[in-house]
Amino acid sequence: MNRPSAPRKRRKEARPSELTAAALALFVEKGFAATRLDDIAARAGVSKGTLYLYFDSKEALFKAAIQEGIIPVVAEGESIVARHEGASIDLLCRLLENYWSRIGETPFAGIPKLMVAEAHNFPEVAQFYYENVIRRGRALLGAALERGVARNEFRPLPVETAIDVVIAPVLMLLIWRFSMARCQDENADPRTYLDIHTSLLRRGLMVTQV
Amino acid sequence: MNRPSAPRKRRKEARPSELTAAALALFVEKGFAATRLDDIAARAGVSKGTLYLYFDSKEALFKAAIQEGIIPVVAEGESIVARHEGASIDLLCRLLENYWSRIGETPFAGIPKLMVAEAHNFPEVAQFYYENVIRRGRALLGAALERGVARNEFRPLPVETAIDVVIAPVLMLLIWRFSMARCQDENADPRTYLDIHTSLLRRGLMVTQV
Amino acid sequence: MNRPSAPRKRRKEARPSELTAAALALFVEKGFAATRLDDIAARAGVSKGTLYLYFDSKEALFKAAIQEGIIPVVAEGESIVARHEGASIDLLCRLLENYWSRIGETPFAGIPKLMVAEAHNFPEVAQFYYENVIRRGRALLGAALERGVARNEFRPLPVETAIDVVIAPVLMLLIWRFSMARCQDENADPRTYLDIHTSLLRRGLMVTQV
Amino acid sequence: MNRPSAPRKRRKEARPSELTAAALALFVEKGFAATRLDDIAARAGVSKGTLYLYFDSKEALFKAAIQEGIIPVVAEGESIVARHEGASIDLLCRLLENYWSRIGETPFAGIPKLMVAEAHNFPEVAQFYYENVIRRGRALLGAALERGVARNEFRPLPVETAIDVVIAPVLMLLIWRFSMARCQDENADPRTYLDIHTSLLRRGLMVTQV
DNA sequence: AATGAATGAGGCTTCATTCAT
DNA sequence: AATGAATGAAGCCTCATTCAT
Repeated sequence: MNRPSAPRKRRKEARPSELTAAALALFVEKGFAATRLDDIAARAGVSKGTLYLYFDSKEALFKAAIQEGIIPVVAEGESIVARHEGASIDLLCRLLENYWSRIGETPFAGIPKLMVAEAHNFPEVAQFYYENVIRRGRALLGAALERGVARNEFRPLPVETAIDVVIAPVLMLLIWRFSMARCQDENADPRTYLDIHTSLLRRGLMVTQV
Repeated sequence: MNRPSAPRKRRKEARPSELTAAALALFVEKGFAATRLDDIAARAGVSKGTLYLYFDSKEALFKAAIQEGIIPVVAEGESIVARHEGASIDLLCRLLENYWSRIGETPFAGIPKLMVAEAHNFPEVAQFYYENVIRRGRALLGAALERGVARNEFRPLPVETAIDVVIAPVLMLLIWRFSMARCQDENADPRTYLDIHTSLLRRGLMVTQV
Repeated sequence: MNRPSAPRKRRKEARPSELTAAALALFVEKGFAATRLDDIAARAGVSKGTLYLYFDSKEALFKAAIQEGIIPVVAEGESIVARHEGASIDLLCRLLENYWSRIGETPFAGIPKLMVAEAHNFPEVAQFYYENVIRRGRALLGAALERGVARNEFRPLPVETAIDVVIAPVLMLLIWRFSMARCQDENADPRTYLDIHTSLLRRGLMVTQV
Repeated sequence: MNRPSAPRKRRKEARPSELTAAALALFVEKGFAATRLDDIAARAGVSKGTLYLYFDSKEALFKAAIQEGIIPVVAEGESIVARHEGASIDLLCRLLENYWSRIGETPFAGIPKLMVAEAHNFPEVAQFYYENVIRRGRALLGAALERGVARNEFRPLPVETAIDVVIAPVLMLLIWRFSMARCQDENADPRTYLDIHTSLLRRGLMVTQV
């Protein structure tokens, strides 16, 4: 009795995230306004009406697609910070590396570009994203920077602003991938890119080793 | 009243850039698809039909708005590189500074965000922008980096990728301003931001001064 | 209520010709440009958007409305010619009579007026109509005329031009009905009109019976 | 003083008919709704605004274009009928011939096609045209037919309907020229066409000459 | 008298949303 | 639960008309 109905049930429960996955991919590609529900439905392999069985509106689908992507990267980062022992620069690099591997290499990699493009049209979603992802993510980096300064590993600097400078190349790498990358013949290898960034940080942040 | 035909004529010539300015502001804010021509017309203080006296379609207006913003910043940069004497790190910083003051502080500051958001929907425009702005801008930074490496001021590094890392924080600063900035209570002061970035570069790039 | 999916499906299949019928009537009445899709939709009892479920554009609807009317009248005529025995003048009259009863008395009666009015704006449709209806129709009449001449029933005449003269009154009758007829208090009875035409032909074409 | 201003004056007086001529040509070609005032102005070599110096509206221009073409062909025909002596069939042929040479070979040749196409959209114009051209033209042909019947030249026939049959090929010849003619490789020579028509009439109408 | 820039009502078309099946 | 036909509001675009010059 339980077995026969299992696959159907699994299917049913999986539906919403199949739908948000299709939606997210298309929103990232074309933007919210230029994405048609027909296309989302087609990509998800369902009919247009089916979308309304799971989401009240196109906007609800958008919100769900964003929120789906807010997986526990931040929580993971918080645990990394808590458990870290050793050089602060390594902590910083591990955080960036974690962000990259947990977001940049998943289907959610397009969310930053999407948020950047649509923040103005969806201020509440932007606010939600800011509160739940950005602010907490910034706090992680801030903690690492402050730890380094406190331990005299890093030279003193305005932490809030430094956070922006530290995270910018990683965000830009993601955004680029979903926008201008097609125009470029050869795009930087992400790992090389991150290596250069962290090596610059390593030398740039740290107090001169005499 | 005294000069009969002057005002009408002056208007006629000034119109196109009044219109592209209004269009650019709204495209940056809402994206291409979500911007209504009514709104552009209203912002420019004309009627909807007037737009069609100067541009064939919404898409043509989009293209014009982008191209209008390709002012001779790059040419200026090229002359900076040609004339520069002294430390390569100073050249690099001057280029970034020039970009910021000539784009970041003008009405065209929104173009990078717009291009990022719409690149996929307007591949030809993206390609045009890439060829005429990005490629040449990257060449400038590349020249500065190579100069530094050649003169043994900078440690050796993969130049192409380093360019990305160098420019990313500046682009991100612009993009942020037109997207998530409203969600943040306090946004970094651009000058402080750039100072931190350049000071990181200064230490990060340069060979250790023994 | 009993047959679940039948009515919807039957509707779906019947729709296109319901729509072209409404469109044809209005195109004939007002011309292509002066006919609004709202009016067509209203006449067909559907909403404006429904038209686009079946036709890509107003122009596609126009083409479909014309082509819908190209029913196998010509084929029928061809079989009449093939099977005919007896006087050629009777064959000619049967062809005209057949055209009248199979086009002139159906909803497609307005097509000749419509084609005449719009030929210049839709050259491809005109060409299609010419190839598929006019050319073949003219061939029928031409065959009848040549048969009569060959059998010495008709006096010799330039057949191609004679075709025009023979068909003109029938076409004009149709065209008139959809244009100036309303201005006239009394319009000729079609049957009387055709009788006079054929009796003129009978005497006009045939060799003098001594 | 008089000479210098003469050309300008002549120009000024000629304007309205230059405009209606341009308008008529385009209305005939594309129909009323599909003709743009821009095109008419361009064809007449004036600016769009100028049209409004002479005509209140597009519709007024349409009416003027039609009425301009109602030159005294009918009056001429009336005088032909009044003065005619000799065979009635010759009178009939002279009337058709006169219509052809006075309308069919002038810029007004397109009016019948235009009226046919637009009668429904401009009932008053159609009525005006009917009263002033068609009714009087039919009266001419009717007089010729009745004269022939009265003088026992023609066999008895329902005159009103016969008029239609007699004029139809001539009208159709005109209409065809402005519509489907382009689809045909070779179009009938008008003179041959009229000859066939009149020769058919000659035999078809007349009482058998024993 | 003539121009042509500007207007805005109105049409074609798209697409989010609904609902009968 | 799923479909997809139908809807109609809203946007782009055209073009007859106006008016300052």
